[in-house]
Amino acid sequence: MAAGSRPSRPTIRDVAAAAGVSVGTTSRALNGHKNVSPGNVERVRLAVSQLGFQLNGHARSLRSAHSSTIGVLVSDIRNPFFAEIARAAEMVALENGYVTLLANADESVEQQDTYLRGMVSHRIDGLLVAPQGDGTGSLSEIVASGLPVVFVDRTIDGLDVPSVTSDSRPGLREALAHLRSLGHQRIGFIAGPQATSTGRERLVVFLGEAREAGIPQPPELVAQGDFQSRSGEVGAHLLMSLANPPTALIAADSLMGVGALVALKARGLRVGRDVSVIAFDDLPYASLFDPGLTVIDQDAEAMGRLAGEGLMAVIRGERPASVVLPTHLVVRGSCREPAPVRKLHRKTPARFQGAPALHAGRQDHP
Amino acid sequence: MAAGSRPSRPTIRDVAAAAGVSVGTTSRALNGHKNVSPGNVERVRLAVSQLGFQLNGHARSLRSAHSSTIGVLVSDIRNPFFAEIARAAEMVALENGYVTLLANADESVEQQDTYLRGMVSHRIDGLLVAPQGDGTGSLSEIVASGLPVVFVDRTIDGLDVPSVTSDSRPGLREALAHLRSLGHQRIGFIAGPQATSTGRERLVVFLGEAREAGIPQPPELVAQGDFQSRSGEVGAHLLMSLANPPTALIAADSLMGVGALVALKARGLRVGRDVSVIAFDDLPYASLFDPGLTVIDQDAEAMGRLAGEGLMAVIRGERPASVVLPTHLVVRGSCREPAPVRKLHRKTPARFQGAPALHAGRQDHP
DNA sequence: CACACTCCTGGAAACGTTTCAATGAAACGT
DNA sequence: ACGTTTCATTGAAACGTTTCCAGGAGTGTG
Repeated sequence: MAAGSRPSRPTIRDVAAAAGVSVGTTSRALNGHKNVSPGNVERVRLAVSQLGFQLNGHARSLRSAHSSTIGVLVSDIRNPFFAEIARAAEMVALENGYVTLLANADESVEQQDTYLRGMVSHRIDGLLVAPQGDGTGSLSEIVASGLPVVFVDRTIDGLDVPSVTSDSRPGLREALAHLRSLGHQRIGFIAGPQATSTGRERLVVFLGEAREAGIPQPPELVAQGDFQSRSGEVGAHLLMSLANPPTALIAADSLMGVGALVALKARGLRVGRDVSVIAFDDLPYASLFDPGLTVIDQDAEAMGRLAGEGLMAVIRGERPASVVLPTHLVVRGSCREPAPVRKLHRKTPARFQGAPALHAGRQDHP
Repeated sequence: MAAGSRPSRPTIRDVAAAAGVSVGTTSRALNGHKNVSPGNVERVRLAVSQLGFQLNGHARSLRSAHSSTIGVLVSDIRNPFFAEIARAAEMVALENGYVTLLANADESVEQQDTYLRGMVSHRIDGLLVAPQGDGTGSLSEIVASGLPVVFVDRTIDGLDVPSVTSDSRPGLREALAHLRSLGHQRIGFIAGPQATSTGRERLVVFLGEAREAGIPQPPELVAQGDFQSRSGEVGAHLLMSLANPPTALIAADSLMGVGALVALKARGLRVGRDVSVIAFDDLPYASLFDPGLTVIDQDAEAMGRLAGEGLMAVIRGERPASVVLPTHLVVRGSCREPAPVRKLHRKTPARFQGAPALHAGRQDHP
């Protein structure tokens, strides 16, 4: 009903008038600057609350060239791993007086660039990003421009930026030892997009550790995914359709892991008994699956917090060292001895027959 | 290494000079205004890309009084339901040329107010919020100030704001019919915080529908939760410790539902066989639980999208009607006939003995 | 050929803050 | 009592846009 006829918000000039001081003094009082008498700071405070004055952040940022805002750009806000990172980083920012502009690239380089442009236009004071793509887009321009940037979870080759990442090696080593001790010799790997540093690193480390553990890894045992659930489903179907299917599956993130579980269920395969499964990233409910999902855990909260603190340091002009956090295996029930030799073959559902070959990089799921 | 000596970004004046036109014309060209010759618009475009010019959003917003930014404030970004809403709303905003300032209140009124203040100071053009608390905080001031606001998922009594919510009645009615047809007569309800509209609504509707279905609901069968996982765990323990425990549990959101599953597992109770369980909100992995979790589904994507479109409409000056979406039951395996009478009693784990009474409102989980 | 249009353009005044240089007042040490 | 420092204050100049206003160059009409 009430048509919002805005009575034009009070400005700092109104406050100054009401407090009986100059705008300069008002500004200094507002910002807790030194060199302002206690009497005046009180008068200003009073006038502010009387008028309901709200500082105009744009005017402030325009003049002072900083915005008390940071940008946090994650690849996929629906991925609990990134949600936790974003939340932790946001908390740190808030404690340091920064508001967070949180955006979601949806694993798309285009959308990443759209938001990046928006954030630059908002003159953010710093950027925390789980980057995508190579160093060709807006991102490298931003880094080159000198804006404080910190990478989290992922990095981009050639961009010299502090980062907080995790090392998949200890977790994968434990995982392989675990599987080998159970007797597995054919392990399928559902890889992340090779366009991301984590996707590459996990695959390379997996292959290296497998070789070292004496587990042969023919190329057909690697399926390419894109870190989204659906590709894990497709990948698991592909792997289990092999003439000689793997007895265990490792997925490079939890979303693809969940997708693999869906595929296995659809094929009538029992996790743990017929096929063992391990996924990266713990989920709050991983223990509730049937059976509990064994995972390679990363401490997302710590990653977000450290990355946030790192960004604060960069903004202060320091040059924090990059941090690499360890991963470790959390054993639940999804890995057991391989089933004795018997016919595991089932028909692959029609919709996965001749599924388009999965290439590294972004996938479109209609 | 390279100390970021910023060569002071080019301004619109530099662009104007490079293009050989006035700043006024440059501005018009930049904003796709009419009344600017094709030749000049091309010259400006060229100069922009040559200089790597980036518009200063603060200057623009300061002058034009709008920021092309909306705020989206959700209660808990780690809740997949809100993550999906946020993402859908963000997409709509992006399509309409708005960037989203996404913030996370963590179910805390204080934090909500902190972000609200930050957003106002950023002069957002509109606000999409899943509100908390009563109408006393910054929120009512913001609504009163005439800023376009749309509520999503939740509402606040006394604030006349367009909203997109869901109606729990159809889902709950189906759920109760389902449970009753299986023979359940004692149904425990893990309620959401009574300080939220959804928490209240679901409890009231549940009690009403239960009465109508002829299922007695003594007060001890309602446990108070706070929409976070841990409270669902506590609530389930409380309910199952009753002298005459319920044979089925309904949780008012998925996080508490997951908590309840954890509690039941800890007590050695098998979901479906010993206790039936239904939770609000579908999860991507609800079908992977043991057994698949029967849920009352809300279409989060639609809620986010409709709310985003509603906000765009309000910004355009329209007065969109509030939308109420239906809920419906998705039957999986977590509900079966009540177990024949036998000793279900197990020891409650020590840490839940004398758990502090749960009151409506916010809970602190150390 | 004068007239009224339309279309494009440049100049300048905002927008609301921070900060700089200047000024007067007060406190200090000798 | 006098210079010298410190401190609190003010007025005005930025910050980089958008937008208003007035005017010039074309076009069609009587």
